Amino acid sequence: MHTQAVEDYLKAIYKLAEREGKVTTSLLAEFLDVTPASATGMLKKLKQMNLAVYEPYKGVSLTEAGQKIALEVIRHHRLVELYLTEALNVPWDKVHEEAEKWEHVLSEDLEDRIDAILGHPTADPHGAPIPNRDGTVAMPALSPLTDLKAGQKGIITEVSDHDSALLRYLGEMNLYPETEFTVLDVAPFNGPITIRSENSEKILGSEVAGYIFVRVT
Amino acid sequence: MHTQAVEDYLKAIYKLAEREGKVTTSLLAEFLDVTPASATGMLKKLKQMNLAVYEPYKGVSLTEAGQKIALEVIRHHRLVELYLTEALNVPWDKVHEEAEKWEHVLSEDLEDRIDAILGHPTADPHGAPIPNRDGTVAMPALSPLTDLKAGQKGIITEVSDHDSALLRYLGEMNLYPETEFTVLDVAPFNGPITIRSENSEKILGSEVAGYIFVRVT
DNA sequence: AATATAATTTAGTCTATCCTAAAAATGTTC
DNA sequence: GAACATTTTTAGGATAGACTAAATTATATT
Repeated sequence: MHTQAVEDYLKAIYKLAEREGKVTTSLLAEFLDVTPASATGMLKKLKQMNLAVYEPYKGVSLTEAGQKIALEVIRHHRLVELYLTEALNVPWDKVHEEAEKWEHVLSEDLEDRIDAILGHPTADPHGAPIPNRDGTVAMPALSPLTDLKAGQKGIITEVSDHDSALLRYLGEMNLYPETEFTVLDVAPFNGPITIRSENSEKILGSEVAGYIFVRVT
Repeated sequence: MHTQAVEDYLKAIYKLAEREGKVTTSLLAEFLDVTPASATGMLKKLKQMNLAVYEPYKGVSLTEAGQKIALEVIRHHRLVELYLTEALNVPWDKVHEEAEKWEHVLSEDLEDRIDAILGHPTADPHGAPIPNRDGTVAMPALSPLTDLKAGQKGIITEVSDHDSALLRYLGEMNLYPETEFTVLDVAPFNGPITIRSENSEKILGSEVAGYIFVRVT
């Protein structure tokens, strides 16, 4: 088994690569809240372990082995998040924090039991896809809500889980994944977006809307 | 929060004190599978943190603060064990190992949720008492099965969880906590003990019987 | 091309936890 | 109470992962 730090770095590299393309040392360091020097040290080790491809001053990427581990950890994280909301009624703005710890201690046996009890789910409570055991991930094409025009209809599919206050706010408005909506108005100059869902109108600032990802219908 | 090592040491001291009375450095070291020198180092630190009373060559005991932490960790452990058997169907010979990891990452919030879902249980799957949140523990007076004589009746209350092969063996014979039985025969010279439970006769070697604790009825 | 700025790496520490080997203290036995 | 055995401590290291400060490399600006 690898250390928790190794797992955290691999997960971070995977997520940053997905989101930003190239992963630099300082980006990684900022994401993990460590100094760039610390990140450099770990990158050397990951290279040594054949989990990352790392060329000084050129950024990092994962090897196949590294990606496999990253996806396993992410699978654990998202399964736990879903389990906590479904089975233990933990509010969705708190599950991320708990899962952050549990992902490292979940055995394969328990992973399978949880997966089965949940009926082999494909997305966590925030709509993020749960990787399969074999290391594949379904990545639906999503648009940020800010890309839609007045009159378009869609389904909220995924929301960012980076800030629990944001999740509480969305929860109060009942804007969970799989909610259908129609865009009524988009104010100019990055102004608020008005949508109708479940027969009530909701006005969202552009920052919040940027954290909501939807499938257009 | 304390490190995992600190929690493990406190738990070990608590258990050894309960079982053996006095806790020496080497007893502790053997129990935790570290060298006596390592144990000495940690004991100094625990003393520094006011979690243990430690006098070189005189053994250790816990302070009130230390005992509180030990009991919290044990509470976590036993709640998790029970939860894993009840909610996730993990066989009882495997829950100890899992709980060993989970006890350190369980938040108070989740502890409460699990406790509530289980209906505020008082014993784990092996019959060991679950400490209350306030740091009290109900300690019923138990006898090892080896103390009973032919003709006596009792209820299996707790079994040792130190060896998972033993637990599997007992499970195969359906000898779980709360099982009623009658002693039919006790062979002399630490010979096997024959009991009747659930209308079938079972013969237990004295070693196994010594790991089974009962209330006489 | 020269210089300034930003990003990255190196070098040297620090903390936590464990280890081994040897020395010192204590306990036990005749 | 001397000799031996056991227990504990000391001393010196190892590893993992973080840090700071200084040096190096890459990029941008003129």
